[in-house]
Amino acid sequence: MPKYLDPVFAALSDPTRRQVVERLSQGPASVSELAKPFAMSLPAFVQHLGVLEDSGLIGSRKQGRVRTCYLERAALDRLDGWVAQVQGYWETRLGALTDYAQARHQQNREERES
Amino acid sequence: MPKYLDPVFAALSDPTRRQVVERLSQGPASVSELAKPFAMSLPAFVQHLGVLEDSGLIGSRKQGRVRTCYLERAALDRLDGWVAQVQGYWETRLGALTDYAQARHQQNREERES
DNA sequence: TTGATACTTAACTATTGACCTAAGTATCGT
DNA sequence: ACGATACTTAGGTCAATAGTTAAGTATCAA
Repeated sequence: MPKYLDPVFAALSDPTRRQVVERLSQGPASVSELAKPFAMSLPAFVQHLGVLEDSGLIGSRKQGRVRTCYLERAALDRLDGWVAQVQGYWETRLGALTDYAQARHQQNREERES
Repeated sequence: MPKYLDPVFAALSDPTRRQVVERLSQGPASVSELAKPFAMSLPAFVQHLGVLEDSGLIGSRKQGRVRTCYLERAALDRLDGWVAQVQGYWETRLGALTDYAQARHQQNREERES
């Protein structure tokens, strides 16, 4: 049971933070740019960014007085991996894949024999 | 921004609850069966089940004195939908698909012309 | 160099979440 | 009918989260 998923799920349990992730999936943005849609105080908002960054879902770099945030795809991939696992994703997809591979194998043999 | 995801992510931010979901992905189980791997008190554990059920991730039915819990796949699918969206899933997968289709198309033309 | 911009830090409050123990209810097996 | 089983309800503790205001620092633009 991979424990690193704790902060990822916790981070995404908040609508503000999910909206930030959705926004960042379109490309990087500055802190104030990200904060604009929200009514809360800036410190409160920055705390949300902190939660997201601690979880590994986003990263950030500061140039001059501007901090630019970006999505960290790797974290999202790990999340997707867990969901796929409990969905029985690999069972069905790999099942389909091996079915396909076996059909190909069979087909090749028939072609050789004909 | 679908708000029903709040309780889903919140529910999965706890390792106990994720383990329960993992267990239930193998098939239904009773409360005490689910509780067995955990050190905590039964009331505490049942609270976790309550969180999962409120989130829609699991369902349960009581027959006699036994409550049986099962995974609610629909909730998991909605979760996966959100993740896929911010991953740019459709962009990349559909992109790959059209690439493939175009390659096929090209290949077919070459075969006809040879 | 001065004022505005873009955060950052600090300190505090209110709510929620995760656990506990203790006691209660409903069902099943004998 | 009676004891054991499988939860359920009630009530309380403690730490963590989400928000606030106020004040500070660092950069850019004129």
